[in-house]
Amino acid sequence: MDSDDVSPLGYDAFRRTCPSHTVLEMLASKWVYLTVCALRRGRLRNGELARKMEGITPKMLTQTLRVLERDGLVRREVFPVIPPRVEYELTELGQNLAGLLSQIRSWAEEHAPEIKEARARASADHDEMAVS
Amino acid sequence: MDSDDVSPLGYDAFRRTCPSHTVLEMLASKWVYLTVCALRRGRLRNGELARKMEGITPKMLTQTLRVLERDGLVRREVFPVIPPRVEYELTELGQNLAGLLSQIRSWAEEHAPEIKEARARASADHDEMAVS
DNA sequence: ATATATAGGTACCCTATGGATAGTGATGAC
DNA sequence: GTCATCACTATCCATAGGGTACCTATATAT
Repeated sequence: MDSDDVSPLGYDAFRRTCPSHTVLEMLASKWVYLTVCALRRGRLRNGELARKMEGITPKMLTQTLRVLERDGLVRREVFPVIPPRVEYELTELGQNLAGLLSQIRSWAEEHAPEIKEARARASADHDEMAVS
Repeated sequence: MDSDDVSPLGYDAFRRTCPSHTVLEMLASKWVYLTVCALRRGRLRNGELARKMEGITPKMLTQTLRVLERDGLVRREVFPVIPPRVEYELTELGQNLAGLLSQIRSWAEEHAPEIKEARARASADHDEMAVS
């Protein structure tokens, strides 16, 4: 009952040259997921985002935020004070996406145990092969 | 009304060592998106998948399918005939995920024009900077 | 006066991944 | 005989992800 075929407007993410394909490429990043989820509740500063996303390096954080800003999902506001203060917030488009990405995140958290087991089984099978 | 904080089971995708974080990493791939979406309507053969996903190389297709199989999202069935015949289908877990990923795909297709415009604006601004 | 901390980055490098190309084995079609 | 099908596998290369160090400017601490 939905979008297994081509969308009504002729956009088709399966086609390499379709704009929607490049959108999918942009979304296919764990830092994009997490950044959008992190900003879902409201505006945050660079440092707050960095602390929230364990393991992200300043470079990757900046890079991710620049991409999200470029694509109109995030708004960046600079306060000309010292020390510098920069805040990020989702645009309406970003809010819209955040709902979906949060669902993915919830799904990942809910099904993590199952997938962990599946991986364990897979590597057990692999070891068995090595023995036989 | 949902998962902005830690999930009830203590899983938190923002933590690098959390299993759900690695699940998110696995999902963060355009080929994973597209493969799961492609299999949504039913089982397909390797060649059918390759033809459906424009631009995927045999290596990436195999790699993606192996990951999905390892994580219990896809079932692989080999028919010992010549020429070889291999079919892939979503498991229940995979079906479950496919609903969400299809929504992302629809979102990408619906909002592609907006994002295209945002990108155009961004590069126009960039050019302006270069001139001034 | 000097050193440190904060804040939000940039510059540089290095490895891992994505992606392109070519090859494999067994068969049937032309 | 040679070409195509089918589902891969192997090899190579370019790019992207990721780590570390450094930058500006000020307030605070010593």
